[in-house]
Amino acid sequence: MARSQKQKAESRQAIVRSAAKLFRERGIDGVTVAEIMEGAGLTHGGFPRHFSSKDELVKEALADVFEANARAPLLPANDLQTLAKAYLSTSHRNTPGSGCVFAALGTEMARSSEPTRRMLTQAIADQIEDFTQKAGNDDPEGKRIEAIGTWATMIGAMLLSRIVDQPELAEDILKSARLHIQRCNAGSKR
Amino acid sequence: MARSQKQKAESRQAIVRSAAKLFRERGIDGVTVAEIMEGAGLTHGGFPRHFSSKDELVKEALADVFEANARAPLLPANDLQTLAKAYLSTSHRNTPGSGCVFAALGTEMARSSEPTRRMLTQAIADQIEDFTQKAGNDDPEGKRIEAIGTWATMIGAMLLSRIVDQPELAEDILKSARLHIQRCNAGSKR
DNA sequence: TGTACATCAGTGAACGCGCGTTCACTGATGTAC
DNA sequence: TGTACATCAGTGAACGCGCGTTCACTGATGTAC
Repeated sequence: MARSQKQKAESRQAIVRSAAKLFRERGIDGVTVAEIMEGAGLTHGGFPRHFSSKDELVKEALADVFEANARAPLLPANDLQTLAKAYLSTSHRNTPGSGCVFAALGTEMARSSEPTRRMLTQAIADQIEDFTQKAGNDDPEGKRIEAIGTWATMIGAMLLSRIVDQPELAEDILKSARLHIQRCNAGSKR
Repeated sequence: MARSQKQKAESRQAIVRSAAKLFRERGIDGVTVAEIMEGAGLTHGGFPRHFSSKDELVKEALADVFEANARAPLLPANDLQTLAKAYLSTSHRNTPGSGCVFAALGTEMARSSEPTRRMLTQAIADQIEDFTQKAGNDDPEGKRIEAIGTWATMIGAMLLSRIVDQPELAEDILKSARLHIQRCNAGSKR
């Protein structure tokens, strides 16, 4: 049952993708290695041929989400306003498995292993850079503040919205955050 | 070794407090019942005299944080601006165990049991109400949007800041969020 | 006030399940000759 | 082009540790008489 090198690479990719989806849906501790492997169409025994530990997979899975998003952005938009609006949608709220990793795993990330946090720090720095370029503000410093502030609002609102059990309130939170971001931006531009 | 009813109530309170602190520091799955009991000065065997399961304790511990905060607010302030500034501090970033539960456990909360989420939904609704009253905006709808938007920014920024490994970037995120909130509010008022 | 007794908070040992990890085995891959 | 053989991806069983939970036991509490 051995496979070619190409097939091994495909298996690895499938494991990483399965993990990234399941982690976001159920949390890192809420998913077993066996479930991840099953999601990749394999059995759990093959796991150590690809990763030395579950912790290593966590890092690889999160890193893959950033890489995939860099290649083909989930929310393609040139300005932060449009992007924030798309992010703060009901469909995003309902599909954490393919959505923002920070809104899905943020508080667990803050307690992750040292190598994982180092990778995440770089990803956050890169994301801030990207958002800064997409900000509507005029001066460079204002752009960065707008980027960070808007991003934080997006993540925080999605997080709260997902905790909430009542659809109406969940919806209200997303809507209010959208309006808030819109007003902030209108105010910060002259 | 039996104790009086008063002592039992004190034990229960100690367990709840220990749990609330440890959960925020290390995550719900990152803390064992034995550790919580030890933190309360007891051994793990006494646990079922107070709670039927760890899950029940999770709910009670989180609820206690809200109750305690309602009695004696951690960040006493009458306006949202002052409150946000105090929230987005380095000391808060460094002491999750006594800080905001949403920034510490938010993504885990979104996957918690049904009774816990119902309780959290009410707590979120109450918090929005409170913040709405403290908002600086003029019209009622504007107040609510400001309350939700600002709160989301606070939580999101604290979350990102805690993931980040580099003190400078972590600090920059908090500072930028403070400035962002300040600017948003200045712009949204007449 | 005193005495007998039921209650039950708390202890520490034990249970048992789940999950990450390990391992002997298989058979296709692909290299060496 | 064929053939022999080492490699190793993947399988499925097993291991072993950790943790939530259970339980027999203890002795102080506090009630009943």
